[in-house]
Amino acid sequence: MLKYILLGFLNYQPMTGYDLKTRIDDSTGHFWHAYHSQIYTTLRKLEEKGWLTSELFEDEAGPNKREYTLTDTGRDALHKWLRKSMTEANRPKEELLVRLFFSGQRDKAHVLDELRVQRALHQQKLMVYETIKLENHVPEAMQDDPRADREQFFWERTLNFGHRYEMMYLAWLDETIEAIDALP
Amino acid sequence: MLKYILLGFLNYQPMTGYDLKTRIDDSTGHFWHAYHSQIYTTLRKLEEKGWLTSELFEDEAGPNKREYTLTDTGRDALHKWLRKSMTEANRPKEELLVRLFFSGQRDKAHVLDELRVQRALHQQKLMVYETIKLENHVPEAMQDDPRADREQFFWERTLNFGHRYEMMYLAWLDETIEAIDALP
DNA sequence: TCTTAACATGTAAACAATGACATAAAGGTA
DNA sequence: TACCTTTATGTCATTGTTTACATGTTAAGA
Repeated sequence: MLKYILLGFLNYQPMTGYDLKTRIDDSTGHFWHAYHSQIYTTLRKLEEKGWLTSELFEDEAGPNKREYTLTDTGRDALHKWLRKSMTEANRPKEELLVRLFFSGQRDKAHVLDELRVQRALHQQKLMVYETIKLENHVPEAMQDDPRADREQFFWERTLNFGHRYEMMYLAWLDETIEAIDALP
Repeated sequence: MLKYILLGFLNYQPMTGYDLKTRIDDSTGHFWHAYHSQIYTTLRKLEEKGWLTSELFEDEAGPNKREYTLTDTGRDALHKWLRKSMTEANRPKEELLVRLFFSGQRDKAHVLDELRVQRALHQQKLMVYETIKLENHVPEAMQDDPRADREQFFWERTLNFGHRYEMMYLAWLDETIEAIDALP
């Protein structure tokens, strides 16, 4: 999956691993997280495959940078991936639910503590979504492009999902905390 | 993660890989999926670790079965895992959102088709949750145990999450489909 | 001046998950 | 009888992800 995220961003403009890392962190990272270690190694693999080329800039001042550029083959791969639709629903992986499922013998207070920590974390995430909601996302290189509106639209749709998800999560946590509290 | 699911189930009673597969499929599988290949290999690894023991039954009729039993070490590992709470929020992985994020240049009709397929799939999942909502989950071996109520309670809480998740997903899909439809 | 944060790039080992291949018996049905 | 589904168990190669280790610079603030 990460490889298509990288191709997707490099389709806008050439970038370094670090650029990609920061962009991912505050956009797609909300629904597909990646560590820098995975980003750098995946970029190398994509270069080997011929989907990217890279150029090393030995910067006058500051650390070196390796900039990656999408090749035609890489662009094809991206478009091919986008063309074939998903035909299955996502398989969610919710660790907290696994833990809760096996919490029958756990101490009630302990489970409540855990859920309250989760509540705070999700509250935080919700606030993040509400903050970035107002910001413009489209990369500078595209600002003037007439397609920028559509980019912005899809970005906002993913944000909206995140917002709904966190709202749902919080409502569920509140109901669950209350119900456990009421348990004998 | 899967290893704790296996330990969790084997904490109820000894079971074979196939038993675990079917149980997972209609309970924890809703929020943590696993293929049988992973289940069998993980069981072997857990046995090597000393968390499980296994016994092969060369059945009179029908295929052989290998039944796994939780050891004390295994039970300790399970309890230890349950004792230390999660201190981070889950990192969701939503492939559809990644695809949507990079859909700025895709054909509008094509994106709509994909979302409508997803709508049908999530509608189906919602119905699954509504169907199993009514069923009793607690394994027979525990029916008479006074703790069965609590088991049932936590199971229902996870179902409730699934239900809310699918409701949220559908509402978001509907809003998104409508908005894309209205796009120039 | 010292420390910390941000910038910048990587490697390596371990672990987790997927997808394909492989086998075989039982029971139902067309 | 032939075929299909369910039961039942596994291997293997590959891919994907996480965690820890490793290094070095620049700019800002205490």
